[in-house]
Amino acid sequence: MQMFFSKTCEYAIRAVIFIAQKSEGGRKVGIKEVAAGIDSPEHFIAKILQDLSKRELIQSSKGPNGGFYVDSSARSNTLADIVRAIDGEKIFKGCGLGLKSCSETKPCPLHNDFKEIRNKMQLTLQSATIGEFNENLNLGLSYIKER
Amino acid sequence: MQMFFSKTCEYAIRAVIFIAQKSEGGRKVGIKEVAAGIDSPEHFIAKILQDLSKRELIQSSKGPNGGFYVDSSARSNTLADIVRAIDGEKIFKGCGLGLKSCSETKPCPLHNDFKEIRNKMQLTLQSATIGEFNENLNLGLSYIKER
DNA sequence: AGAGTAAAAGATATTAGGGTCTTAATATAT
DNA sequence: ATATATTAAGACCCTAATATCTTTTACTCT
Repeated sequence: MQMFFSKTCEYAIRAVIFIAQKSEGGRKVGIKEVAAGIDSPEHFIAKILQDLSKRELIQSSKGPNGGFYVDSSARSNTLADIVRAIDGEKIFKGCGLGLKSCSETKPCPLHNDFKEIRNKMQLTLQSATIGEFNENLNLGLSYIKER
Repeated sequence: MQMFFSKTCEYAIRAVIFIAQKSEGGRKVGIKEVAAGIDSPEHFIAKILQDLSKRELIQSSKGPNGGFYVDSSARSNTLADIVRAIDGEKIFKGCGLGLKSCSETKPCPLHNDFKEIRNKMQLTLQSATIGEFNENLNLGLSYIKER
């Protein structure tokens, strides 16, 4: 059920971080490896990667020795870019109580509290670039896999 | 699509606040009035109110002059109680990247940032009691209706 | 006691998200 | 050029969330 991001978006974030890490040395990563590396259904992540590659958040090449990778310019994308691509602006913009007309001049009862939360969220996602996660992963200080 | 709470939970929060406000003087509020007052589908909110009343977050009585109301003890429930009743603990507990094994000792790359966000969320919901919203609503300083 | 009113309960539809599978397209190596 | 590896694309299915409708139960007033 409910969480900050959709399941699709969760997988997308994990996958991009994973691919960025693995492709750092120039090699490419296959779908099977991604699925295994982040514990996701293979066909489902394939779908998501297609989408991410169309939006140029990751790169891909077909054929033997093909696979997915993250080039150096894409490494400077932030997590916010991924979330925006998959889940849209809602997490940054929408009213916590689902009111379309909620605004500064016509706030819902939680408007101000949620503004803070959203700002913190935005700051977090905006300031974390894809490239930055590699080191902690390599050092085993953080994880993107269940087991 | 994605937001902090499920649609059901959004309606639930708005409805409880609405009923608390309207029933402050002791009168009871019918389903139709609730639906109109918070812009929700009538039959859907009926379902949700049933549930809330079973969980004693609101009270109800049948028959003529019946309806829903919030008694004084229920007024001291917090928004967190409503969210917990409808959406469960996920918003307070779950990992932002959907990892079941995410923890202090095996954190996902966003673990610490999300901990802050969740804490702020919990604090917000925990410290706001149902009864507290009436005044701002009455003064027209906040709104729970679209139009 | 009976009529009428209102919520409770439950059965049924609709939609969107999540997930799977199959076929097509493309690049590479030989 | 052909075979093969690999992603791209799209059709399809399942489940849970969302929403609606109908029937039952309970209460109140006369």
